[in-house]
Amino acid sequence: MEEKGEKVVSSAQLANKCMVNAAQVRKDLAYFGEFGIRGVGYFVKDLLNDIKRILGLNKEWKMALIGVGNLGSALLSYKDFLKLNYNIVAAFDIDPPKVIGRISEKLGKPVEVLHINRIKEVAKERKIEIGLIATPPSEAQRVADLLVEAEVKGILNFAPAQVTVPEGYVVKDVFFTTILDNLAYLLSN
Amino acid sequence: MEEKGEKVVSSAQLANKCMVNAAQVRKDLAYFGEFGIRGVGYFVKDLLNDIKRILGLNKEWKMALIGVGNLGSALLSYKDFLKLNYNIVAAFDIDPPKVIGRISEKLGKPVEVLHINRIKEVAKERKIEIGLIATPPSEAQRVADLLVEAEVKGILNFAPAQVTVPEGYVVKDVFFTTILDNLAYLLSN
DNA sequence: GGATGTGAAGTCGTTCACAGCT
DNA sequence: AGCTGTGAACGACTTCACATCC
Repeated sequence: MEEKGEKVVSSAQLANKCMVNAAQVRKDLAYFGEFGIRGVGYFVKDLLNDIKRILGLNKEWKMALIGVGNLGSALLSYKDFLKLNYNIVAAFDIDPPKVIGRISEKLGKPVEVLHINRIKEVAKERKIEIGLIATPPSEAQRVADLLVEAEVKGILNFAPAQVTVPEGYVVKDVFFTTILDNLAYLLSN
Repeated sequence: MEEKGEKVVSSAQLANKCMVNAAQVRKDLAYFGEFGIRGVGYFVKDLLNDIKRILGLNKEWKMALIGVGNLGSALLSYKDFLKLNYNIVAAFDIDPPKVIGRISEKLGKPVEVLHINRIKEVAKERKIEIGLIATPPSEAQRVADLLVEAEVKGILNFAPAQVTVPEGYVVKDVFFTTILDNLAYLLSN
């Protein structure tokens, strides 16, 4: 909406776009503060900034990728990260020489692929706060342990495996096969 | 648990593994029928079969991949699909010759990459029921329209774009940047 | 004895409806 | 005049607690 030059938006419009109830939009926003103007609506630009601040997107998040296979390569070349203030500043694999050729040919911005035993050292050095696990499932917990040891507080886990971390750390799973199962269920009815 | 040779499992054990309440497990399962034995629990093997049947996983789901870039290649080589009764039986791109070399070198089972204008024809021929959209976001809706035209009822959308389909069709999004935002929010507090 | 299946109770989230502002 | 912010009503989901059955 900002790109389209729209200045103001109402909760009803937002609700429409998000396929939810208008009161829901207002309640959710009001939870974090008063962002709207009664009788008018929300200023698009201000709201965008406020939401970004609420979500913690008003800073650059430095991320480490662990596992540079097919999925890892896809993540490395995912340009949209940059628009969203996320940045992969280090990549690790158990066999860096093997993968480095494979990705360097594809990428504009080359990210060196380091051996996983350097995670702790490099994570501290580059102030990495989020780790992306893109290894085979069998290695996911081991990698998570390394990230915890390196005090990387947030983990986005793409490996189809349960990963547990201590209090104070957060794991979010991206299990697209679960979503596929959901789709299959819906199609079966 | 089946692989470990465990014969019986209680709702309490399942709840523990899933980090939910035991009554929740029982209610959810009971919604679909009576699968347990009072005083005993659930037979692992039977429960697994029942759940698979409920989810619609007791058949092979034939899928089409549209967009063979980095992410598409990753999906093509995602071997775990096979274990889960999902199978990519066709891949499409706007420029097949360009991508075919890139993926054939990596894959055991080669899947030919066809031009997108053949979706309808091939989808019918191969009885494809699920489409995987792995194109740039700008093309997502266009591809969805093609899939609808080909009567592919289910869509798993990996492109960060809103996709709408008519009644009777289902779209499920895999927006991992949304999950990343969630992670960033949790880390900001 | 012990775990399931399930009404009843409790909790949480959503929606309504309108007072309060601009 | 119109839209937000919000208490109150509503509805849905979760948990409790126990009757039921193996």
